[in-house]
Amino acid sequence: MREQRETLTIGGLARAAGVHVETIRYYQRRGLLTAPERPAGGIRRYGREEVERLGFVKSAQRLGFSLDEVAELLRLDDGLHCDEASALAERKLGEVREKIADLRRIEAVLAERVRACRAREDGPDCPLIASLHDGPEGLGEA
Amino acid sequence: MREQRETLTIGGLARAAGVHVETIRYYQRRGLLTAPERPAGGIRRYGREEVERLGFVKSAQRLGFSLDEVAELLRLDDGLHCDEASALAERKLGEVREKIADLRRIEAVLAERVRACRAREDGPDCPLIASLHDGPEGLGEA
DNA sequence: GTTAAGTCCGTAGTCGAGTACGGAAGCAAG
DNA sequence: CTTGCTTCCGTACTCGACTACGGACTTAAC
Repeated sequence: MREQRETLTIGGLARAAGVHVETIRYYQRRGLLTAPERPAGGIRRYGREEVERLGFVKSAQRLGFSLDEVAELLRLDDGLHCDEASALAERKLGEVREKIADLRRIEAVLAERVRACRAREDGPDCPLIASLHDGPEGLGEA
Repeated sequence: MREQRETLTIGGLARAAGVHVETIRYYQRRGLLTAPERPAGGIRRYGREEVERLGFVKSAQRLGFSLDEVAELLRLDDGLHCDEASALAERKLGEVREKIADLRRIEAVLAERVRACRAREDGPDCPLIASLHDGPEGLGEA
């Protein structure tokens, strides 16, 4: 199954995949990557397969999946579980949209405060600081 | 300077401000809140001032400021530092907008993948999983 | 007076995703 | 054969904002 070209040491694999050696070891401990057999007292060798797997992990991470979720996606990677995989993606999409909504509310309040600070003509109070003293006005969590 | 009505124990202060007792102690350790004198072997009492200060901290936190930044805002709370305070808010606004932009890129990619998964008519590959195998296509960090 | 609840204080643990450290052993070049 | 870079392995530390725990002590209620 494995290719002949298991040429990379862990350092080479790290360079090829653009991660740190310690990250690879960490993924092995987390079960995201299996460590190949170690030839009696020697050094492990890695190949194309591992480089690709690290690429998969990084791609999924960029989309906001946690390492536990990445592990789940890897488990579902057999062509038979598209429904489950895409359900996971839909959940994630929902979370991302919620975060965006939260940040937009924050953005609006912050932008308004900054505008008020710029507009103030040497009044005694700083509008930003004053608004922080005045309680949860503006960011309704409901 | 302090009002007479220092009636609250730390538990009462926690209830009044809507935080946990341990959070108050933590803020005291961090210097966000000063612990009042302890009457020889007795119990500290808190008043309106501390309730308000906790409100300030929570308001600032809701706007995305870290506790270090909240400490800075509290330091600037003397009416004389509106420029510095609003500069901090402007930096934060920039960060918030960057996060929104990142999340929107993620949202777009995720939405497209989910759509592809829904549209697939029992093809062999799951479009989501396949896209994760195919590298950083879509989310250009440049 | 006893019991329950609350306070004080210091230290340690949580979560996520790594990063760092230290010693032993392997491996290539000079 | 030594020097110097890796690898291997386990453990511990990082960051931010708490949360939990344990023991001594105080205060409130009955």
